[in-house]
Amino acid sequence: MARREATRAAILQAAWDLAHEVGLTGFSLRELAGRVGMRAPSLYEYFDGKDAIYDAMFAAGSREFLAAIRGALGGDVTDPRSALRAAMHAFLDFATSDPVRFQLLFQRSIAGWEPSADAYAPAVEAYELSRTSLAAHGISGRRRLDLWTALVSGLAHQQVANDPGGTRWYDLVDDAVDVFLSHVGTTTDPDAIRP
Amino acid sequence: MARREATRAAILQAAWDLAHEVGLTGFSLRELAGRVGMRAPSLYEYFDGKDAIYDAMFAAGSREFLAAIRGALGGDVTDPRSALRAAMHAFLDFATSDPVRFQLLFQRSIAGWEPSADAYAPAVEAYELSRTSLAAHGISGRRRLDLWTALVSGLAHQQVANDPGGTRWYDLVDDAVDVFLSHVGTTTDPDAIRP
DNA sequence: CAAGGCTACCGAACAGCGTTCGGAGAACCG
DNA sequence: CGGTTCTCCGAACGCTGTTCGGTAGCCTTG
Repeated sequence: MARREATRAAILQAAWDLAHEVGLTGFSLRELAGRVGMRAPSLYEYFDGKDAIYDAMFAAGSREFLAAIRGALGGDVTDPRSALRAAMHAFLDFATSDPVRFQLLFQRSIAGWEPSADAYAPAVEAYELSRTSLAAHGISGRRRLDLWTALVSGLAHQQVANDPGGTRWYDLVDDAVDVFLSHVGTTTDPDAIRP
Repeated sequence: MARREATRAAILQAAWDLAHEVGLTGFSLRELAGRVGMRAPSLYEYFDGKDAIYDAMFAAGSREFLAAIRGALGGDVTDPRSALRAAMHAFLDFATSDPVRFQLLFQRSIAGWEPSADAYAPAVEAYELSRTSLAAHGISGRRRLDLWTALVSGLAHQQVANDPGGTRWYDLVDDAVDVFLSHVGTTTDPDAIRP
């Protein structure tokens, strides 16, 4: 029923709160249960275990990521430079606005755990969305896309890891897009970086 | 004495072996002790605890990283393009040749743990070395350096995470250097990306 | 050689972890 | 009302990192 779903949501919210306070792997199920007025074993009525809770958190973050990318690419910008800037800004905004969520989604930081295919699906869709959007602006080919993902994830990773709360790498986004665009250019050769 | 230092080294080697087999956080002290013919409490004669073992592993990896960077930058190449390619190749070689070590050094993947200043020092020295080397080739200024580190770490991160054992991002190194160099150029303005 | 100190090692135990099991009580449905 | 289902929990299991107390053996010193 709705009752059950509401309890699941409450548990997930408490898990996010705890993750922000003490880190993704820093809280125990007894602690989490306490936040929602339960004992640890009762959580197993709603999730198969701690990994399943991480999976549900990942699924939620993954959907939020897809929404963020969708929002950034949804505008009717015709010029490639603006589109790429919007995409990169969206990614870094997403990363910096919740570093814990970024850590869960993009760094393999929970030992021995990996997300289920279902939880991962929205992230895959976001990647496909970016791919088609770049292609629409004349940027295609695996090598170009790989260089793009490396640049975006590199900026985000450095920002989150080495200047949390700041804008040191965030401020490089526009320049990074210029660097990328001017040299990569637009071509139909799928295996080239330079036109 | 030497006896004590040899046992410490044996424990560290066993720790690396286990980390490669079951992951950085996937082994217990009882398991580790068994590898060197001891019980868990005896390890405390040589290390203050599991965190101290991670710290010693980090220190070793950090020294290896400094050696790798030193080796790449030590040659007497005069042309900036070759120097940057050598540096980036060295970083990706270092990352892919031992992903577990890369994970320990460059991803905050052990919950609630961070390296001591002593263990970190060689990595700082490696960064400084890169900085002066780039400056010697006319590339200076924080923004340019930050873009460089983002590019290097982005390629390495993507390679290790999404194509372990392959060369998908590794093969982009030469192009990435070209992309970086052609647009960043060489200037003395410390706050510009483009000359 | 003998005595004492120091090093290396370990058994037992502690608190905490994720997880399982069996049962108690409440809620729902015929 | 009777019976089923759902929700919750106490107790316990095996595991973890870590601490403590004690016991051998080695090394140095008188």
